[in-house]
Amino acid sequence: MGNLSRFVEPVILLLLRKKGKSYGYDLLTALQEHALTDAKIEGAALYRTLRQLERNGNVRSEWDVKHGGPARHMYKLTSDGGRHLQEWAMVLDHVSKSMSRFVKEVKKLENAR
Amino acid sequence: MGNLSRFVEPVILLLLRKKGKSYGYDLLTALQEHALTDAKIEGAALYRTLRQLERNGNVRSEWDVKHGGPARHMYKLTSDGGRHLQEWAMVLDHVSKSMSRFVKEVKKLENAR
DNA sequence: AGTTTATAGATGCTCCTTGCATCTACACCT
DNA sequence: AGGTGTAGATGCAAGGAGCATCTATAAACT
Repeated sequence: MGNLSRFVEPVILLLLRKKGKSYGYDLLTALQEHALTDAKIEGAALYRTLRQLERNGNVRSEWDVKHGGPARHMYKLTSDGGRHLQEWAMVLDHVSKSMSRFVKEVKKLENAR
Repeated sequence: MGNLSRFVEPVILLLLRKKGKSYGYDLLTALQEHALTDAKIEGAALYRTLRQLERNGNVRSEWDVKHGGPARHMYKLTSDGGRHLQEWAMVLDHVSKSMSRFVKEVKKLENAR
């Protein structure tokens, strides 16, 4: 099967909206469940996406050291990020419907075969 | 907005199933309408995808010179290609539903805001 | 006859993304 | 002291995508 886009970015935005704030290692496990495809999410992809989202002003981060273990890079949505999530929802709504039509058409052709 | 995958491959497979056979230049216009996203499809991407599909045994081609103008590379689905289309339909059905859930959740969070 | 336009397929080059491996570092347990 | 789990990050090679460009045929126009 071909390489589907994993849509990591919008799922991160959604998880941050739901959780309020979170960090990479925590998001990594949550991503696997909320992912739009069943492909595994690379750690590298996640950390890069987070930093890219921060460069673009969609999230803001600070270090959290108040706990055992290595420091956590805590991220939360900015207002720009919230708007970005809304845009993603519109795009994915459109794509979802297109895919649904695609599937219906394949089934129709299959039945008429 | 980020670069969405264009899902060129499954749409080509579907168009070939519907049309029986076709060629690149013809598919290029049909693709823009049947595309799963609103991003424009590159000619280069199309021709490369067609040749890749042939390398993988999903389509077969022959030259068609019985008409005015330059020769056309006529493609049609193989039985492997038909199965590949069914697989794509299953994958896209799953992705479509995941996206739909995503959109619902964003709307729910938006309303609760 | 020569030029332009539309059709048709293909590829070179460069940039960007991705996948995989690897690295550093902290804390806890044995 | 060494192993394990947590946490973040990057180097490098391979692959994908975008843009421009190239060849070629035929019809239409001048």
